Amino acid sequence: MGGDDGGRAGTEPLLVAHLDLDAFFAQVEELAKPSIRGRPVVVAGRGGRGVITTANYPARRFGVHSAMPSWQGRALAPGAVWLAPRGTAYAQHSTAALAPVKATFSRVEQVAYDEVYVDLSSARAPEEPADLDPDGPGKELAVLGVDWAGDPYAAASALRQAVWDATGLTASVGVARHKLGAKLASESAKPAGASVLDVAAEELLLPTLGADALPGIGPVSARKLAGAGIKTVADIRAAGEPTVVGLLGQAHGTAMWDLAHGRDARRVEYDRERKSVGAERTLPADLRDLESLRSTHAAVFSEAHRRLLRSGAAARTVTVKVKYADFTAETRAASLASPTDEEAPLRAAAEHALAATSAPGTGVRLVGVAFSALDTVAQLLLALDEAPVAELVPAASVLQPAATPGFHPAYARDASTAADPRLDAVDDSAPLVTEQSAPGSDVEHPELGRGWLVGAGHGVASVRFESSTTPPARSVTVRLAEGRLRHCAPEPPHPPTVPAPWEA
DNA sequence: TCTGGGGTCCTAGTACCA
DNA sequence: TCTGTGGTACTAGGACCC
Repeated sequence: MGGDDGGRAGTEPLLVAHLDLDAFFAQVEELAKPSIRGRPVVVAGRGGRGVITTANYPARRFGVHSAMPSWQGRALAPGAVWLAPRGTAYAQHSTAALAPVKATFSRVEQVAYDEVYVDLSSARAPEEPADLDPDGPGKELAVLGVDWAGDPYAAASALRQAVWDATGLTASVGVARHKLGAKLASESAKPAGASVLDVAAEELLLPTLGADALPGIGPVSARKLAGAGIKTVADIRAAGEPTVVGLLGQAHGTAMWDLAHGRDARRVEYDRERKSVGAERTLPADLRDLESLRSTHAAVFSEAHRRLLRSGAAARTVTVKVKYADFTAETRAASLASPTDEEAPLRAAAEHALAATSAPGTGVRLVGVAFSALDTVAQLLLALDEAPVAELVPAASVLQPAATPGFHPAYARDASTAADPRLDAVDDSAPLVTEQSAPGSDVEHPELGRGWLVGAGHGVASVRFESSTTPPARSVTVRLAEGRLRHCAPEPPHPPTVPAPWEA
């Protein structure tokens, strides 16, 4: 395999790149907060039932990793900096980091806020720039100034450099003949590396990997395979296709058999449409009475419906999910005769579906509402003759842009969906900081300037007044009763002032 | 102290219809 | 009228991904 030092041979065209922003949320936090740079940083949901979203590399050395329950992570790394997620900041940095990539290539599949696949055969001509925000950071990078066509390593390096130049974020980029290879290459390059995996290197690497390195082998499939003594990709090959299919089922088994042999027919899907939208909430304590259940359900429905309107879609099916104290889950769906984005019929369907569950039963820990069988409002309007738009749909559903295909929904919170200023401090009314405000929040003081909240309690807030371009600051104590410390919008991304790690 | 949230895809069972 | 069959739509559950 080729690392930073080369590896460019191969017999098949190496035309798929995988770009992954390293420990993305934590990196954004370290950019914005000079005093925490280099320290173990963990971004995690709040409350006793939260899990870790991202841990930076120093934190990972303590054994902390994403998806781990927060309480467990705190036990492993008590000295780490613990921050609540700032969805708006991540959305802005993702957009800025990927703008030059999308400006340079027309076929870019966004898998998550921090991850894209790029079809390198889709480079735009210089006279055919992407339709970008004219003030966007990618404008001057409409075509990366690199002759990459015969050199996949040059392409990987140029993508990595473009992300850095736009935001100061490091990404790892891998190039191979298909998605599986590209992903393996970028993983091997982490952090901040560029790598090419040609066919020969791929054939050497694949058999040595654990079976769960294949996309599609999660904990359950891995257990099934391990039960038959299959632990590595080499074991899968040795077991034979009938055995793998017998363990994993026809479709899944065949797909994993092919991947284990380096056959990956998945395309870079740059034009996927969203198929569902919803919201769910894990409760701080289990609900046992019907009244609380109904009010929680109503609130979750409202959040899901807001997202439906923002997506510009109409839905025909409403699914209610209830997870019980013992972690079993029930889903119930109700469908309407035709898609709509109107609240009343959708809410009635959701209430009907809720009533069909066994909740509250022994106690409910999670309530979710999702809309599916989506249709865009624009298509809906065409079907509804020539009735005036204003009579049919709320203004918001017309004015909001459609959701980005492939955008990772977990991170898709922005100012307009931030019901809780403790999570996203971008509200126009600039709410005051309280003892409930989340650590890591962006705050502003009329004399002391912009900073971030270290913590709040006992009537005071501890704040570091620093930003991405200032030196590290000591924490300052501010009395909350003064009413002068307010939440504010996150600092927008901007080009770095220091050279990239690979340039130093 | 107890395991998130927002999605996609697949499978199996069932209902309905021609 | 009853039964069987195949296709389609819908529902519920589960695995997986980031």
